[in-house]
Amino acid sequence: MTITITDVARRAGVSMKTVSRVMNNENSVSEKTRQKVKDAARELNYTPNLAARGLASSKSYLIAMLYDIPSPGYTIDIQKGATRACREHGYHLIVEPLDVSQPDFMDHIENLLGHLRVDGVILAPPLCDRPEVVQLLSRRNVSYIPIAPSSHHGDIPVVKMDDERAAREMTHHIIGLGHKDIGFIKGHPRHSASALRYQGFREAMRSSGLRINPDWVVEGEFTYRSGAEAGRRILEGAERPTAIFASNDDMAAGVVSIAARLGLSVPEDISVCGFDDTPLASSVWPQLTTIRQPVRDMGFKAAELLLKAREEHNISAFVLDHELVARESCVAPKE
Amino acid sequence: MTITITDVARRAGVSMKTVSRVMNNENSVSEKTRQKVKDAARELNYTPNLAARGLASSKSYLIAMLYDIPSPGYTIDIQKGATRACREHGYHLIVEPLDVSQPDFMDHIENLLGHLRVDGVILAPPLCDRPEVVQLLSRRNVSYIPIAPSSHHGDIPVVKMDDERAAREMTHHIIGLGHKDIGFIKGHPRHSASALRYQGFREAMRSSGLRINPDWVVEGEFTYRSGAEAGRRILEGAERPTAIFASNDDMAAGVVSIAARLGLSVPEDISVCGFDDTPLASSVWPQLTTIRQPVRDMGFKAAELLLKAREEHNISAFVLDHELVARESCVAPKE
DNA sequence: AATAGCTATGACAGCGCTGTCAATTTATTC
DNA sequence: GAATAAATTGACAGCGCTGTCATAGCTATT
Repeated sequence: MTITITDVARRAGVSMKTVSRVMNNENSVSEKTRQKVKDAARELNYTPNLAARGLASSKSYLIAMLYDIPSPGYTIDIQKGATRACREHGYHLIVEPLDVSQPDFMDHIENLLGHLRVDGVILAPPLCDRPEVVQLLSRRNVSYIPIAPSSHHGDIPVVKMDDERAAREMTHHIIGLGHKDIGFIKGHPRHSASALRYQGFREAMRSSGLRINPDWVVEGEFTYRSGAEAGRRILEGAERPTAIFASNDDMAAGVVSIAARLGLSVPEDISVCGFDDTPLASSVWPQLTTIRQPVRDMGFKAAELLLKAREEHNISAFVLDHELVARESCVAPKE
Repeated sequence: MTITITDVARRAGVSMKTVSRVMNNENSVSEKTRQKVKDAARELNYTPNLAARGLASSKSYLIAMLYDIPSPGYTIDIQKGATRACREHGYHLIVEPLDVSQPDFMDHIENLLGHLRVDGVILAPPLCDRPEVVQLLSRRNVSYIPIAPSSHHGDIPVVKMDDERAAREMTHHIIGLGHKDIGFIKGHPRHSASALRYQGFREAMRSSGLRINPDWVVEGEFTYRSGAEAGRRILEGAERPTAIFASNDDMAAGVVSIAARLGLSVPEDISVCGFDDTPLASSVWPQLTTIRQPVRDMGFKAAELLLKAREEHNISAFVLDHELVARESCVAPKE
């Protein structure tokens, strides 16, 4: 009962092959025929069958996104971006949640590649830094795009943001508000972003001629609790900064909560900034000044790189724009 | 270069059809042949090609999960559960993020169904309550399973949890700790869960012979901020409850933050409980006593219902077990 | 006018599997 | 042990599409 390419061909008075050409936007079809075919297809409400297409062309019209447990919001945003790109190209997105702590996680990838022969893979962090994953993919000859990897990927283009520049901008923003005494909470030492963000902070302080008080730089772990702990260390000292830049939102929220506990109110007594613009940043009170990561754009770009012509594949990295979101938690210092 | 069913057949010394039978776990194959085929398949490292399979059998070995913007954590958990079920059945999960506020969101579903002929659809809330979606699916004759729907779905089995019972249990837990003066923050009036949770609270209070102080029951919107607002209303009153049960974690976290601001510490001065066990619940400080929703199990069950034999399809609803997670935010009242 | 060099189209096989149905082997019955 | 029933197995076509290559129709060139 389903409508096949044969039906469309008959109706348009052309061969199946010509219909196929039109459906695939190939160019050696006259404008007249193309129109005829398109009309026929529309009238019959025809949609090509991807399984058949895939079998004949040994493409699957599917790309996969592999992810490990990172923050759900991040993952979902990549999915949204990638889906948008897929839609533009008649592709669909298949997801494979993985848990690298499980011994069989590689099997799931093998399975995916064996069954589906996906045409490309998006590798969300931290999977893109697992050598075994990358090796499997290249051995199988499946093209992939790493998102925000910390490792090197040879000729393969990667998609990321500029953490260092973003941290620099945020620091300049704080300084621009009039702050001179600024604390910093570092991220988890194992995440490559941590070092970059800290680097950006230092660079901005340096170029503004501001001194960094080492007592106000504390290591955190990107968690709420570690942010609260770090905040306590900074705020309980004899001298206090007028602003604290936490290198992610969870930690910033932790600082806000500990500040309240210490009788300090944000932003009146102390300004706080985060990084990432997670949902938490705008739900917490006061809402956090933060850096919006272009996660959705990264998903989009990654999928697009897999699907579009390879012209761009000599570019080694696509650095997408972040955005500084100024909200309530960071204002000019008192007096 | 890829290995086909023919290679396996040759190697095992049987026909393609027999290999096919083994690969599909059909039963009319002798144990001996089955083993022979399995060995051959393993030795050749054979994996069936889903496109070919799909074309021949008019199944796609794909199920889709449709979701609209609900909380990322919820969505990801459903994906994880559904993926697990898919793996057991040789299926894969394809995701379609939708935005019902966009006029073209139905087109994306049409596209998905037209191209891929997925064998089933998981409908996350609130999509499962959109009549146009449900209608399209049944018109197309695609089977679907609604997760935690608030609307009615005829003969179709639904997967959900028992919000009312969970709220009752939480209330009894609080009462069991020794609290008698308990406040409640309702959820967003448009969500069906809100009423159920409130109902559970009332029922538990009633059956324990406890009076509900109307000043301590405030409407929220499931957001951090609304929780903080509601908390303030309750805590600034002349009399104060010794515990507050917020009907989700975001609001509970809001209560915790406002309590600190009012100079009350949790749980010493006031106990707070949430609902959902979102990541926030365990990252916040103190960690929230809450109800773990069986979201992952719901994803699993939904996928399983789509994939397994239809024996269970006369059951109209699968109510999965939640779990009360007692953490730091809720303890016995003072004195 | 004859040739070459295009572009536009079509015929046909076959991608790798499963459904159908017939053939074969094995088990069961009297 | 023949007859019948049941369990295994295989031959073959065909799922709906695209790749390959041949052909037809044109324009440009000499």
